[in-house]
This record gives sequence, structure tokens and C-alpha cells, in this order.
Amino acid sequence: MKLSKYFVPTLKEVPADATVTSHILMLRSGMIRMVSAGIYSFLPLGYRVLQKVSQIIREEMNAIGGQEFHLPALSPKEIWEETGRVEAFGDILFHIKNREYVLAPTHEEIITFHAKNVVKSYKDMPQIWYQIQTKFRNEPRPRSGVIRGRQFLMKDAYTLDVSYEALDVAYGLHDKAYRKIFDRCGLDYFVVGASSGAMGGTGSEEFMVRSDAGEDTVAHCSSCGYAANVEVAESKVKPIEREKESKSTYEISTPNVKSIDELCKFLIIDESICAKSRVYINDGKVVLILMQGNDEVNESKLTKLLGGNVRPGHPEELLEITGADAGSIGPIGFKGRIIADLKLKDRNNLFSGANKNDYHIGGIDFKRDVPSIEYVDLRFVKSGEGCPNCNNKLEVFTAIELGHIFKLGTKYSEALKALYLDEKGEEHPIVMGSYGIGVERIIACYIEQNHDEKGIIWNKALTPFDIHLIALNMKNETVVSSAEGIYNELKNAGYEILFDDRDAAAGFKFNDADLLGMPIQIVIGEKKLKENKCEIKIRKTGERLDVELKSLMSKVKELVL
RNA sequence: CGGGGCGUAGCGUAGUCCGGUUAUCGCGCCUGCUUUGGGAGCAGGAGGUCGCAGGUUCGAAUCCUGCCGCCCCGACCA
Repeated sequence: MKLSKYFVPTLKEVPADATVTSHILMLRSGMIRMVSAGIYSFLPLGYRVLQKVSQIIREEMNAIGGQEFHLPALSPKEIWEETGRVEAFGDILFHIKNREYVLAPTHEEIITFHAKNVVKSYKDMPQIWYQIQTKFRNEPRPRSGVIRGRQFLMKDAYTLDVSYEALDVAYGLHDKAYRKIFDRCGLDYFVVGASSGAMGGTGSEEFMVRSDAGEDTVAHCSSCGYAANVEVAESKVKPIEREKESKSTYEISTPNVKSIDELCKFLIIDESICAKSRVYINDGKVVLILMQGNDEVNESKLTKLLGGNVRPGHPEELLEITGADAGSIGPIGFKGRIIADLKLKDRNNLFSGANKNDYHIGGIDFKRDVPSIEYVDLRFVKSGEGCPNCNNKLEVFTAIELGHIFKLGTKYSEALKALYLDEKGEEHPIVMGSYGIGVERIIACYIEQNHDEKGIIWNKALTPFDIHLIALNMKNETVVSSAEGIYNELKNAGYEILFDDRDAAAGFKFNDADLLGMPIQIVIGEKKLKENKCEIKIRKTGERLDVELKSLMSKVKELVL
């Protein structure tokens, strides 16, 4: 491809709206342009990368027996009502105004619809069905370029099986395929075990890439590989030691002290001996949660523990329930269920609210004064705490979710009555699995991990072109004819090659080449030509090699592997 | 949806507080000449509903009101 005729609008300056590295570089290298918030056009160069990624995914999905579909994005609303997902998705689901259609945010419904009509016997399974297709979600806040969009490309796969045992096999195949896909793309990723929660089934894994642009927070152990979303992550934390002598409780006047920090400052004590109170309403019932010092309540853990609907109490409710405002609430005299974090287990000589505004109580002994108390792990894991599985320490950081796999079970097959007959002629719902990959996210994550101050650094697998050929002076006939010759020779040898044949200054071309990031640059210039040589630059290392023109092809063959 | 910021030529911007000739500068673009190993030089040129609508005023990019759009933080995220 000749760059003079190829639409690659590179930008020298950073667009004002972009803050995330991958977003900046995708815009600057002319891969994408924004149309509206969370909606991007892929330009020819970006689309080449998208196709490379898609092809890798396709190959690995086909390798485990996947069959590629192309399902419609436009979908009758009725079928989404049958599974209850019009309500479940809420405002995330795009609705068509002039007909009862929705834009599909995912395709469980459509797959199940086809399964119901076609898969009637145990003999028809197992099946692995997948597609690479555009998904639509009305995200309230798209961000970070292509990382979170309202329209995005997803590889979604669905498995149909006769049993949960068979589902385990399908799930295992996807786990392996996903690792291969991300390995081939050259990504540094890790796998997070997640509870499948409301989706049912027995397992779920997320494939994550560490990144400041990420929206998930995970705890990771580099030693044993333990990794979990902080919503469910656990850590080894010792409860604070009980003191030998328990003081008796005593009331302290603490005017205008609202927070743990203010309390510590006022009484000159450490936050570790303060029990912070939070009141939650669980399906109408009141629960008091006690956390050590400034530890935050992990509401995911709390919801999992209590079940049903869990929400923090409103200020008016707090006053009515406890007789005090937030900041002066505590376990002494509290009527209702009391749960404390494990870190506070059996501890004495604690400080907490007095359930009376502007008063706190000291000398609290949980064993003596709050005998009904329950202890549960309700903390958010913090960096530096012990790994639950080994003796190393956990690191907590943000990450981008690249893909997930989970066992769906029969939620959709039951709702849409996708049933099959077993050997005995008995009817059962099909057991399903669901597996997704964010295709654009692979590209963004790759760039996040492979760039320098000059631009992108592509690897062989994803690069839009194998070689970036630069003719330095398009007014010099020798340079032009040599470059044209090399271009044709490389092209005929089967290489994908971008030929910068623009009439521009050398520095301009070098900088564009570094920005676009092809793994190998071949530079044709007057000086080297006089010695029958040209120059090869390795983008990743910056290494430059002088190569005899006659041995160029063999050198290229050696480098492009 | 809450908080903050921004909207001036394809891109990046000055001017806005404190209203006043023809809206600033750089990049890019067009023409010509020169130049060609790290974002060239000279000369000439094109390109603007100052986000939109309304208001105040002799006069609005600038002040006021409403709306739209974009970015960031938070909430949300099968």
C-alpha cells in the first residue's frame, strides 16, 4: 500500500479530548475517529488491526469446534421481555422508536431462540456457536476511547449441552482457547476467578489486563497467581489483639465529632481501636455493621451474606432507628442484628458511637457488652495484605476486563423453553454457557502495554503491515526507482507493506513511521544507496542495521517471523 | 444521574474576568520556487454561523437565560 494514496490521517498534536494513552495513539495514528461519545469509526489502518485480531479469535474458536454465525443486531423486544431482560438491562438497552425492536447488547436470547427451534435431541449436542459482531449498550458514561463505548465489537460464544458435566467440558475448552487468543495477541493478562452470582451455574472467569485506564479493581498475588475482583477478594488479616484488662464502658462528650478521624484527633487514640458504624436496611430489616477504623464496608460481600435487597439507611431512618445521626451511632443499646468485620473479633476497650448525638462510648468489650454480635469478613482487601492462598502479599490495582467466560446453566433455555429430549425421551432444558471478548479492547490494551513516547510498537501478530518502507527523497530518481523495486519485490514475496512514497521531509516520515509502529522499517536514502545499501530499523529496540541491497530479502525473511 | 471543566478554521490555541475597528498565533491545507537522514525555508493564498437559540446593549466570542455537545471524577456497569 502506498501511503500517498492511503487514508491515514496522522496527528502531530494530542487531541484535547483524549487522556488515555491508547486512545491518544489510536487517534494520532489515524486508526480511529470519534463520531459521538462512545461511538468510533475505524479507519483503514485501524480496521486492518481489527481484522487481524478477529482472525486470531476466529482461528482459535474454530479450533475448539466453534461455528461462526452472523446474528442480527436488531432484535424483537418481545423475546427480551420473555427473559425479563428489558427490565434487567433498563436504560442500558437501546430501544427503537418506530417499531418494537431493541438493539442487542448481547445475544443469549437470539441464540436460545435458534436453539429452541433446531436443537431438539441430545444427539444434536454439544454445540459451540459464536459470532464477531457489534453490540449496542447505552452506557451512561462512555470513556477512554474504544475501551468503553456505546457500540463495540464483541466476540460472543454460546455453548449448548445436555448436562452440567458437559458444560464443564465446553467451559474448559473456552478457557484454553481464550488463553491462546490473548497469548497470540501478545498481551500480558491474568485470569480472575469470579463468583457467577445471580447468573447461576458453577463458575466464571474474567481475563484482565492491568491498566490505570481500567474500571475494575482487582487483588492479585504475583507469587501463586491468586486474583480476584476486590468485590469478592479475601486476604489474611489478623484480628487486632485483645487487651489483657477490659475497662468498663464510659460515656464521653464529643461535641461536633462526626468522623473516625475527628474522633481519633479529639481523644488522641488510634483508629484501630475505633468501631465505625454503618446502618443498612435489608428487605426492611435493620442491620448494624461495625468496621475497624476507616475500613469501608464491602457492599458486595454484605449483599452476598444477607441476601435480598441491601441499602444504606437514609439519614432520617438513622435518627429514628438509633436516636442519633451518622457519626454518633454504635452497638451499645442498638436494637437489631449486629455484624462486625473479622478484624474486630472479640476485641475490647473499643470506642464507638453512643447512639446519642455528640457522645461516644469508650471501654467497649464486644464479648461482654455485645454478646449477640456476629463476625464476618466484610472488608475491601488492601494492597500489602496477605494472600489467602500463600505467604506472599496481595497487590490491589485497576484492570481492564478483556473477556469473560461463564456457565449460564438453564436460565435462558427455561425462560424461552429451549428443551431437548434425552435417551429416555424425557424433556430437559438445554444447559448453556456464555463467553465474551471485547475485540477493540484487545487493541487498546495491546497499545497500553506496547508503546513508547514516539508511538505504537506493533508485534507480528497484530501489526497492520509487516514492513514500513520509507523512501527518503521522492525527488531523487535513484531513490524512487530503488524503493519502487524493493516495494514490488517485497509485495510479490507476500509481505504486507506500507510504502511511504509521500514527498515529505525525512524527519516527518521517520516520526510518522515511529507513530504508526510497524515492527520493521526499511529506509531507502541517497547516501546508503551509493554503497548499494539500505537501512533497517527495528521499531521495538530502535536498533538500526545497514543491509546490502542484494541481501535485503534474506534479511527481511530473517526478521519477519 | 451528582460534581468539575471545556466548546473560537481540519488539529492545537489567544482573546472571555473588565463588551468597542478587519477575531490571535502555531500546525495542517492550496500555488510557486528552493529543500530532502529526525516533524524544512521563502513568497503568495484559501479557510470562521466564535456550539445552538433567545435576551440585555448604540455595539456581544466577551454579560444574562435556556438548550446541545465533549472530557474528567463519582454513581452505574449483563
